[in-house]
Amino acid sequence: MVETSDAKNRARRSSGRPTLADVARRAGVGTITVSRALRDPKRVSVERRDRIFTAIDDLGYVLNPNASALASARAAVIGVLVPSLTNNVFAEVLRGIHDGLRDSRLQIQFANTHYSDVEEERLLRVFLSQHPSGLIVSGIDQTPATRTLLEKAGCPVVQIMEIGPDPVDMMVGFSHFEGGRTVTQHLVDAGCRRIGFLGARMDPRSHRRLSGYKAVMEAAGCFDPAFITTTTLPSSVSIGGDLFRMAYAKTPNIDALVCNNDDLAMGVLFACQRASLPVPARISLAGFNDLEMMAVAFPSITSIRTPRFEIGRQAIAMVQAALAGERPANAIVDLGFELKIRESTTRSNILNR
Amino acid sequence: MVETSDAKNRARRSSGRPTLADVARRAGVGTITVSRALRDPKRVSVERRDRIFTAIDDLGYVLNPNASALASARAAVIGVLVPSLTNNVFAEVLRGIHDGLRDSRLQIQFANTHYSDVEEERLLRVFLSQHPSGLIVSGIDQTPATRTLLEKAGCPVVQIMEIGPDPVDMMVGFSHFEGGRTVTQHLVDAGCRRIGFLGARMDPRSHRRLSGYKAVMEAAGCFDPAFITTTTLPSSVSIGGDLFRMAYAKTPNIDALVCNNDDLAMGVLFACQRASLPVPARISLAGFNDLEMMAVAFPSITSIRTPRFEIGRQAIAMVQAALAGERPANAIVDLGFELKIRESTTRSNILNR
DNA sequence: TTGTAAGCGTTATCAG
DNA sequence: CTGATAACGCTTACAA
Repeated sequence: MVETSDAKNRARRSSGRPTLADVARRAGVGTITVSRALRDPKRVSVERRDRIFTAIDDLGYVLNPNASALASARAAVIGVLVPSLTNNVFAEVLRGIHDGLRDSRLQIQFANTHYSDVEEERLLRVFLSQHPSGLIVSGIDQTPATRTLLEKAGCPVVQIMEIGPDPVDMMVGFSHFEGGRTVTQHLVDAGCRRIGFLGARMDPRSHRRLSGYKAVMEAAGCFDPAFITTTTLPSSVSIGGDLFRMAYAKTPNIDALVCNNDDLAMGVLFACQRASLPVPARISLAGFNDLEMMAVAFPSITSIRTPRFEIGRQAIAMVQAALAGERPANAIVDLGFELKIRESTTRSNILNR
Repeated sequence: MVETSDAKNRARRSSGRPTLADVARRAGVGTITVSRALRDPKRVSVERRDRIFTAIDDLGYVLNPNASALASARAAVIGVLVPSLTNNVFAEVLRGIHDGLRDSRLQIQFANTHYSDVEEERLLRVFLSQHPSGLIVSGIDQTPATRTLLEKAGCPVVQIMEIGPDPVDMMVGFSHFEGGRTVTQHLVDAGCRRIGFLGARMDPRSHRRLSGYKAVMEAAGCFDPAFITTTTLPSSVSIGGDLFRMAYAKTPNIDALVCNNDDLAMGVLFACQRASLPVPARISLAGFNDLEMMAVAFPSITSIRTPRFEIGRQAIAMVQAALAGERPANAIVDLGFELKIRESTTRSNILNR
């Protein structure tokens, strides 16, 4: 290799990759002009812009995001905090976020809080140290310390999954209380009275669904705490079966079951099949989230379709809008949900036996 | 606000957060000593170390990762490229990666290639521009261009999910060909002869499982291309049902079905139930991956348990070891798989009717 | 619209 | 073991 012409006595630490200065030199302009051409081409004359982009291509120049982040005190990164990765629901939210980020120079960096407030706060601090361009966090039950960190983050913040009265900045989700209400009311309307509730994990959102269930049951005059069976264990299909067996042992006369989510419902269905308890003839069954599987199960399972993918899309769109200086008309976006009525809660079908 | 004592005529751009220099001043040492105390405490005398950490606590100092990345030409980030997020399998790999990263200052940054080579290359370039500390990519079928980028990445690289003869750097996974062979052989051993294969997505790993299936069928003298039904559509439970109906229409005399993955198998089970075709009495059924659900389905479904979580753990462990200068004894780690035999392939059980 | 100079906060270098 | 100094590659502030 020929020695660099401006090599000094001091060793240089260059990585060897072309820099903005190299591009500027080749294009015969100042470095700042190149920087501007990259960030906001409109601010540079067409003539120079062409020369610059030619030089960039010739050199194979790629912007160094670390240097950029240091100089501007702003990393091109959106931090995302989710409580779980195994949970299909969050996988879809992430998919929505990524999808909304196509052809954006923003990167997403996410972390798993494992449903722990302490972890959430710790991870948030890690994120904040990088000066992210935006933050997406799950739920509305942050600790006061976490909330303060979010308020002082100095970047757009979106709380996702549910909505509440007091956003840190922006919010997108739906009402889990109403979701719980809606599915339970459907069962009541279908003539069920001894409706059990099965719940796992029991995070704040699960509790709000349970509240919705209680509200309906009380209004219908058929509430009984014995109908409720929950565990703090993580949700899974097999836990669904376990919860069913506990509930059935406790209250064998139940005529319907509302499950905190679809995994549990699936487990209940299998357990019922194994115990020769026909669904819905003997027991009606409903889930929550409407995983793809629910529509094709046998019998197909009634569920509340929640807009996971859309929540992700919308959240990232809100961040980008805020970054572009546009304040949303509404800082709280309720994406709602949809009750999907299927065979598992329809007694008048051919499945009865 | 009181003006900073050393404020010059030029505006300063400080973010206001304490810096290494602030810590150094307070501890009465040089900045580089603080930097060293943070990165490798053993290189600093105990006395100063204490003074430094006290100062850090007093000031609430947090290292600026952007400045660090610029100065060292190394970001504390591991880039992870996966082909899908909806796929449960990759969600578990990510969980394994995160789990292996607890109490490490490394962050993970991941991206979704959507099973596209072009996207993979593009995303890899984005990652590389940040000088990541490590890279984890899925599969072994990178394009030549992508492979070259990986070879010149200048950081540890781990290819995950499967193993092959020619790693870029390191590899951890298992043989999908052997997986396909094993499950098919099990069916042959169980007396099945007209064994169908159902596949969705058909990425390279799916093809290798199919090859394993073919090998066994040919060896058993019962191979027939009509037994194979595949689609390039993404895998899902409902696609499983569709594929089953196609296969059953084409070859109604099949006595068993090997599914490319568990989603499909689940869909087949539901479709069989709906069509009153008892599993396994009329049709034996096997999946691939052994999702949690398979063990509690009714009937429970035979599957190949693949070490997803462990792959993630091992991959990140290999990156960390390499970063610590330890070269692994073996650059290729075969984590194997396990055949889980269940009711869906056991004809002599009480489910027969 | 463009450029100059100064910084962003950390780490590599090399001398002590 | 410690520290002064010069990078790292980009962007902000300000002036032209």
